Amino acid sequence: MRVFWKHGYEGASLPALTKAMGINRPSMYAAFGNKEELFRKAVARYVERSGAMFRAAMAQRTAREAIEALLRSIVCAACGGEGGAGKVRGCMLVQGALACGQESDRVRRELARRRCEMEVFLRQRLERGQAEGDLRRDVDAAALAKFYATFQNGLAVQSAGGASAEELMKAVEVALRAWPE
Amino acid sequence: MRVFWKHGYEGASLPALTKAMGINRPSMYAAFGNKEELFRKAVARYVERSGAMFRAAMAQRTAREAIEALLRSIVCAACGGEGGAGKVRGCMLVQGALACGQESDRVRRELARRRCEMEVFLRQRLERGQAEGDLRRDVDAAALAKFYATFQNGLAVQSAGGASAEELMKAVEVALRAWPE
DNA sequence: CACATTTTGTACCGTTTGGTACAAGATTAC
DNA sequence: GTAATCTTGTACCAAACGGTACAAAATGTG
Repeated sequence: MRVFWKHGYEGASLPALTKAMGINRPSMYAAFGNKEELFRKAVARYVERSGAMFRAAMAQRTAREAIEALLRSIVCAACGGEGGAGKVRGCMLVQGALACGQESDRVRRELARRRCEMEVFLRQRLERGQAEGDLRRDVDAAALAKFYATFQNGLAVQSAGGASAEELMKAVEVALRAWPE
Repeated sequence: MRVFWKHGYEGASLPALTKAMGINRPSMYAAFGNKEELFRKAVARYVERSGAMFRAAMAQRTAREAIEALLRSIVCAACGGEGGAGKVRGCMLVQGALACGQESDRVRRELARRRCEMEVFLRQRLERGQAEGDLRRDVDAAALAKFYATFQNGLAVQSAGGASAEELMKAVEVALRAWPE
């Protein structure tokens, strides 16, 4: 997962993957079928793990607090923290296969679908906020979700490019000023 | 340029590149040296062209109008418009080489540098706004620039993933609400 | 027209890619 | 303890990768 995360689907070579897994090639093929299937498994694990952080953020009392918690924990996870050797910057769903050769197009679309899925969860949390009265009902929840999802994607690009947690945290504070009311 | 833009540095194969250029491999090597050099030339042309749009936006009267014009034209260019066959979605500086094999690391860093450069231009425009009095002097221009640069990167990811111009335009309107005062 | 120069096309180079065949080694069952 | 099963390691496959040597063709120059 970490190798795919760091180098993307195409940039991760079989030797690098098998070395990181501590097994050799035939074992990997016996266990996963092929590289694409292995990648899907890695993505599933990534989503599962970051999903824990995501749900923790969404569990905040208000929609606004949920968004704030989400953005802050993303910055923390994507480019801050203790930063050991195994730490990978950025978001796997973004840098896994943004642009690639046409033979990897299925993977690219799959990642786009999962990003879209995340945005749906975001919108649903906003709508819940509207239902619970902590977010005005006349705001366009879809537009607001699209905005924060877009900003979130931008954070992934920024941290992949080496931005520091401090400066991104300031950008998050600006982003929170776009909150209605 | 379009082939690199669409498939990224590693995803663009020599046959695809030479076919698009209408020349064969030895001619390409005679003219550009190697693939990396060709990519740098393509990036330079891309920056030059989109730089025209960028400067046009920055020439608006106030800093706020400049940012608004920039974001709107980015949405227009990245995923809207007439959309012919040759139209490529997203931003080359983002999807050119976000994550890749370590043999392309120089290219990746080069793109990160150019994205950073764009952010610097943005910040300078904001500071000019402060000097000219259309942006409050107590706002953190660096943080504001980082925010809009991040959002801009997010737009690239969104449009690469297939988002429509309409929904992104709504997200832009939300982003503009983060403007101080 | 003949010569020198440059551009083009074909064929190749070594390397690396994702993916397998197959036999040796370890493990389990009886 | 022996036989059957499963896992592992080595070696290999065809294809595609980026990059080049070299000769044919086209061009320019006297």
